[in-house]
Amino acid sequence: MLQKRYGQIVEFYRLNKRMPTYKEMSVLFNVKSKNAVFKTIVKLEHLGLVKKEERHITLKPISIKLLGNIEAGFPSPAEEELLDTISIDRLLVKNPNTSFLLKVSGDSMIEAGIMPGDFVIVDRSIEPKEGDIVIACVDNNWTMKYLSKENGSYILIAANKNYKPIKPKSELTIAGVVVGVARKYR
Amino acid sequence: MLQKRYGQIVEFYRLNKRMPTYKEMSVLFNVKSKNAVFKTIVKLEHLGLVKKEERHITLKPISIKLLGNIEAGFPSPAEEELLDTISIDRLLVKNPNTSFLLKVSGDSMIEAGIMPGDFVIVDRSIEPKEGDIVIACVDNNWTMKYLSKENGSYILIAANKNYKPIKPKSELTIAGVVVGVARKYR
DNA sequence: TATTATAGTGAACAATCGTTCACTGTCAAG
DNA sequence: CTTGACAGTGAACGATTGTTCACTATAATA
Repeated sequence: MLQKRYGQIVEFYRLNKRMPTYKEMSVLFNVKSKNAVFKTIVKLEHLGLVKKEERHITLKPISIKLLGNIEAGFPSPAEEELLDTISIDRLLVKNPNTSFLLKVSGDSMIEAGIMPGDFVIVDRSIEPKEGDIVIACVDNNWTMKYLSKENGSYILIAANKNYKPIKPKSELTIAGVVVGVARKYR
Repeated sequence: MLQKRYGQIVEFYRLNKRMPTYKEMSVLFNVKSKNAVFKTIVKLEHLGLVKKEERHITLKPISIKLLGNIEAGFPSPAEEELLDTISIDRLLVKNPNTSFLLKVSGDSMIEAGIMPGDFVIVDRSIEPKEGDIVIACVDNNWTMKYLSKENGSYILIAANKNYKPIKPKSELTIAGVVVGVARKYR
């Protein structure tokens, strides 16, 4: 019963991105008294599932048992990152208005870990610097490459030995800078 | 100024897993009146960064537009309006309650396009199959490897020529299946 | 049977919440 | 200079919040 109610709270939190009030919980739990909710919360607090400070209730981050036991070979910094990351969107996208998603089809950046089928997040509001991965148009062809410099002028370099560096003949249009990669398995 | 305050709110939310009250925001913003906060929130609401319903303030989720392939180039501003916006969270995370984020530190999966510093989304509710990338514990060491089979028993294979396949001596514990990868540049 | 712990009801409480009001100072446009 | 928009102050408002109290119903225990 307690587990079920905890699940209902978590679900509400994921849906609304905030904790339900006692009144809302009384609807969720199907009880008529706020005091019944109050006692439930006290129990959840004793179980360590919920934290209360100054009348503000928050969900305690579920400590992944996996992380506690980690020995050499696998990351420990993951713990804090895991707890603090509220959404992958916010992690990867800094400027939602000037960013968009693009699907990768070629293998020109494969040695940089960008595979065909991946999605790249492109931001066109930030200024391209040397070393950035950019979406550029050379001679009427759109490509994704590393931006580099040679003799003072920009060139595009693939992360794949089979591709040669591109020296733009006429002009080089840069549509945006790749700020993130997202890949989905299965 | 508005952007800065929005950032402060997001930061508070990330830290406390709840929205700050107006009083708390007045401390964050370094203003003395709750009304100044109120007006700020109204502005953020008009910008679409924040949502208010029944006196409950929440952060609006980030979503960005999804374009096609890179080679296809870019749509005109008119066409751009027709594109649908998606959330990377929903794209990568199918089961939010059984998934978690892990930060990669090793280079054992580098040929699969998973680099050190990347984040992997791990789902522990789905059944591992041959060919999946899994988080596994062999002989008290946690690793991320391809799951494969040899002579009817499971083995772990790295995506890096420098690592040899692992044949678990005792038992093989699989914590979850990698269902996605997220990488952040800059 | 008597007892005790448990979960829920319903009413009340002070504290805090978000909101509104009238007002002040500042800075740029007319 | 005058005007008007804008951001902030400080005080007040009712509504809602989490909490507490006394009490009831149920079930398990001795």
